[in-house]
Amino acid sequence: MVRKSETSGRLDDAARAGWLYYVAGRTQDEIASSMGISRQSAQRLVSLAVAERLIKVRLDHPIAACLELANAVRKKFNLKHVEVVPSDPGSSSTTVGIAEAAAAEIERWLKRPDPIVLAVGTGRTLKAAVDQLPAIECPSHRIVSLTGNIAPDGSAAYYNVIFSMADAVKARHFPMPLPVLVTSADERETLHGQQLVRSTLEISAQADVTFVGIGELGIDGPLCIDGFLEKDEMMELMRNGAVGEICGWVFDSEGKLLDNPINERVASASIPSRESSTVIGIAKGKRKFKAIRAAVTGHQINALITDEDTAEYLLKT
Amino acid sequence: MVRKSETSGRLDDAARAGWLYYVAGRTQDEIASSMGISRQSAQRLVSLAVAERLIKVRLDHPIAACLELANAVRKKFNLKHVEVVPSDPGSSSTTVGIAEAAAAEIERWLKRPDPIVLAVGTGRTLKAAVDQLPAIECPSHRIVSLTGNIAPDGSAAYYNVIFSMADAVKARHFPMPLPVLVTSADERETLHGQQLVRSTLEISAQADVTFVGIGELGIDGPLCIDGFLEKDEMMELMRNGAVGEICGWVFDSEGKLLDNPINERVASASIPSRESSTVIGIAKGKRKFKAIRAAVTGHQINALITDEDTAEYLLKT
DNA sequence: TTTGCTCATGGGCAATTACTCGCTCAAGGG
DNA sequence: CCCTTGAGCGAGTAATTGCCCATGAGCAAA
Repeated sequence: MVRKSETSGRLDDAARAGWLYYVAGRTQDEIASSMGISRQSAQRLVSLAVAERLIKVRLDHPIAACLELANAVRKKFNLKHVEVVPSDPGSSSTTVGIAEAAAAEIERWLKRPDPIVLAVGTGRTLKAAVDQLPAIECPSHRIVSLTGNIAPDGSAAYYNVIFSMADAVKARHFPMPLPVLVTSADERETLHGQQLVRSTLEISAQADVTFVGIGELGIDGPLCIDGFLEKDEMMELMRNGAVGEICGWVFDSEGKLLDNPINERVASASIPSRESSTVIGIAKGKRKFKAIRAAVTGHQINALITDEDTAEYLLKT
Repeated sequence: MVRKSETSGRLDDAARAGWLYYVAGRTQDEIASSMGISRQSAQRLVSLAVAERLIKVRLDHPIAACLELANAVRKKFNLKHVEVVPSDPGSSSTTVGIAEAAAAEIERWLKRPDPIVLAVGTGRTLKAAVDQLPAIECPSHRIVSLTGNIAPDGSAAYYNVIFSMADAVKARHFPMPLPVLVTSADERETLHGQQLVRSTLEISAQADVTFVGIGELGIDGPLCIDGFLEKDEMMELMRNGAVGEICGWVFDSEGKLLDNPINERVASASIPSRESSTVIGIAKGKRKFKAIRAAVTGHQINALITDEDTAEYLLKT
């Protein structure tokens, strides 16, 4: 029998090395000799385990400062739930930290015994969070995407996170077989009338909990970067007072959805009720400050996962 | 900012440092400068966070459970090495899984550059393991059989694995040109006095590593099935408290070798030292539970390759 | 068969981290 | 008031780790 370097076996080895390193606390030299490989190979396995996200690190301590900030933000904006993670001063990443926290929150919901409907939006931050999810089986839950999965050029939209989610979570998934933006309100009506789309929309309206990213506007914001809007459309939107978007729904600094041609072309489902369900926004970072403030002010979301800097901004202004 | 040395504040700092280090992936230098402390202090905070178990590491791979079990078994019975493979619930085979794992372990030993003596026992599980071996050349190693290769009817004993091993591994092999059981202690003395046998016995005593199967007793255990013992001899043994055997050496539930006529007739070499060498037992399965527990309890072996179910049994009882 | 590509490997080295040591300081008991 | 104690600190040093590179095996296309 040949037992060559099959990929699966390699992942097993990576898991073993990662376990010995992080859980058992052995040095790479010890791991190497106990697995009969060189130290360098052991090091590679350990970093492979990290790269493949087999290793999950979480911090089990309520940092006082973060808790206070979270509480203050929750009260000020009358939110159901706020989570604040430490800021990383040296990093401009919009995902580090809150992705892990969001993954933990998603996991908490998915571990509930009673069946729930979990809705997801789109965006880089949310995708980073979903990528942190461990494998979970929860066949009684349903997971539904609020946004379409077809990019402007017709390809599958990369930041549609429901497929990443399906990789990790064993549950029924309902993607939205639509473009993100359509060409007119009429076309949206037509598409939303299709049976398949209708049923997905109905499920999304029943969501018990929703996770969404919050996008800033601007010519280097996600809507432009990903090619959903042209530069001049974006400028026009901003002239009209738009400061942010959730699932493509554009809102002004008060958090009110704008009554304009772009929002009429958004094919996403409506954001589920903030009265009867939990809608959790996941966002941090200076560029998103205004968008986040608008979203919580206008109750486009009723829960927030963010970082210290953002929380402080929300309290100061 | 006030940063007194209140214990709680210190833990908060530890949490923050640990978060920056493990979650955000900053170096201790960066953490130090961003928290306004020296690098050494940052290091102390990080290790404090670990010591206080603020940092939880989780490995998201099925192998994690096996490694946890292995570690627990290793500690409980003070063994040198334990390997646990996933149980296959649908199979009653006593070889699936552990044969591959054992083969990998044998391979690791054979790939060592310095010359070793590798001893093998007998049994179906061990044979299955050896059949998994790839072709290896290791002319500087020596491989020695602990058990005789002549079956009660005079034929070559089928489960004497050294010949299977010789098919795959290019090394010097030393079979034991003896029956497995002889008719009396005197005959054993005579046979063991022969030059050829003597030298093989001497080599076996120098074994660096030994692989043995663990046999359960009973009228459908290997000793009876293969015709080494009659049914009534077996019943007598079991009345005397015997629960298992390794290379024919019968032991009780404490793992103590029995002082009885059967053990006096065993022509196998003694099991090599568990003080100065590694003796790895390979066994799993419900029928062998008691035999395996006895073997590890009485240190007839100091290493074990088994499966999850068996490991759980060993921990529970 | 040759050629070119990919990938795992181990050596070497620089960066990073862990540990030891001697010192300071504050608290508290005699 | 002094001494002990214990925590914390910084310096220095040893250990560990991350990364680059040359090498060679495996493999597919030419």
